Amino acid sequence: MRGTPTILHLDMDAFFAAAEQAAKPSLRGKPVIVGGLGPRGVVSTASYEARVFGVHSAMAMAQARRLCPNAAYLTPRFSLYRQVSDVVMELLRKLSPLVEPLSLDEAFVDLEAGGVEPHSRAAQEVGHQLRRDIAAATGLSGSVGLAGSKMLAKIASERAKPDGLVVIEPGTELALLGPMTVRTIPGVGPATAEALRRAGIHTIADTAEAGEAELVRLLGKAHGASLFVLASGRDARPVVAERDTKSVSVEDTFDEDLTDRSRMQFEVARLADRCVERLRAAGRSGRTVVLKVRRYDFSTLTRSETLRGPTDDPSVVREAARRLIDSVETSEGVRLLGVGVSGLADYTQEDLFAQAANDREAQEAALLERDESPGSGGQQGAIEPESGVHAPVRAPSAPEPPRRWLPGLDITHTKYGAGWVQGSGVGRVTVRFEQPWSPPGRVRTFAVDDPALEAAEPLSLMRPEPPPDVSAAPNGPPAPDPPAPEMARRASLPAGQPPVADPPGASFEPEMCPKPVSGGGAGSLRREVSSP
DNA sequence: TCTGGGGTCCTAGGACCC
DNA sequence: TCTGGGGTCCTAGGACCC
Repeated sequence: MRGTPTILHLDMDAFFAAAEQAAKPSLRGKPVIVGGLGPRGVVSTASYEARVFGVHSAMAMAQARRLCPNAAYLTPRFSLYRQVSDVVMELLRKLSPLVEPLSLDEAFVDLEAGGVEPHSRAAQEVGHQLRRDIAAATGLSGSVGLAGSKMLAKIASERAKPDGLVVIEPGTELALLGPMTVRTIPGVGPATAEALRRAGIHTIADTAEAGEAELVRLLGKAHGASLFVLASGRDARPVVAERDTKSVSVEDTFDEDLTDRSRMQFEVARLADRCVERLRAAGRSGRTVVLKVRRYDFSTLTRSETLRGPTDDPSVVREAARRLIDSVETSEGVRLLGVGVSGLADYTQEDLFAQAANDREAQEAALLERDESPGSGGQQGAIEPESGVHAPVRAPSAPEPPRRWLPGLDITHTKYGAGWVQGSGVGRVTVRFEQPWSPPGRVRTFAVDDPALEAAEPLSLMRPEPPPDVSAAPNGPPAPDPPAPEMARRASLPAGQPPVADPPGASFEPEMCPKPVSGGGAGSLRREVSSP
């Protein structure tokens, strides 16, 4: 806890949804919901226009569709979000060498370590400039919190949302925190809050008053002690730039529960391969293989096996995962399977058992080939957000699965150029042809197997630099300026902007959404510029 | 309408060793 | 022929975060 508000917390506003609105001009100012689109999907991010209808992160997608049936529902495009995140993090690193990313859209910055004058005024100046720089470089808005500790900076940025900056001046924090619910403190979730509530503890002031001994008794040693420190406003945790990864995992929830053992074994093998792919891409190896199983009733269990040494050999991880799934009772159905590796090592070690495992694997594969070709359900053959068209894992003789066009993903058309999938069904796919820097574009419909249509990578939000015009006469008129402000424009258009006419059947029409939840009007989204 | 996917940290019990 | 602690590793589960 320092005497000047020089710890900065940045939190991008409705990050995934805002990035989609920046990329898709026709969606600006409209409700946009990003998340899993399958029958068991949940909302990752809802734009502020969608939040008015009560939609929020982690909500079941089915419920979101009921609350706001005319929003645009999009599958996440992580490669785009990573691009934008890299730009933002680079701006943060210009402020200080001490930048601690918490996720793609959130980070702490230690301004003092970056040589910013240890005064509130100087810190605020940096914060305001940062928000301008982010808007100019990405077209998106981020909210900034400034305080003397990490916890307070995070609380400040939360209060700054959306599109604001809040300072908590050292000395004012106890009066500010006292009346707030204990849920405000990061790390206090539903279970902790309930345990505290039963003890009559509701506010942060109650928590500090309870004392460390009581909190430890209620919550355990580590949690109780750290909560006491935080509630008393004495958070001294430093901003830490480099934290290395401790585990890598992948998991899939299936559209319908799996009951077939050989199908489960097959899926576990695929997950193991994907997990090792990621492990290798990070240049790591790992010693403990973890299998995760979520059963039909949502109960979750894990089984793990620690190897003699770290490995990045897919056959070794596959074999361990296979042994683990074989040890689990699954007859009533499984909704999720996951494979992870922990106990990571930096180097890749030749594993003595890899070869033997490979040999056994080859024999087993030959046996399996005969009696367990994978079912056709699940995500096989899907066009995945990450990799474009990914190689389907199929028995050699299976027919080519139909292309799946997921709403939100990028395509190119040989004649019409770049666009995105707005929807598909009954053999048709609807595409909107527009780019981040274009005006809202028009919609066209094609057969799903139209050869002119191809999956594509996300376009950058910034218009690419035009190639230098070598033919321009020295005194000729300058080449037209690339509309830089245009592409860096805020994701939301001014209220008066006429929307482009939507063709019949367009998948969103905000005016048609049901009534907003009571008290949730756009006017309730407070924007604060600084603390009292 | 049920409830994603990627992580982190903590607890607790048993094995094993000294 | 009964009773020690402490330390470390492994396993399983749970809370929490975005």
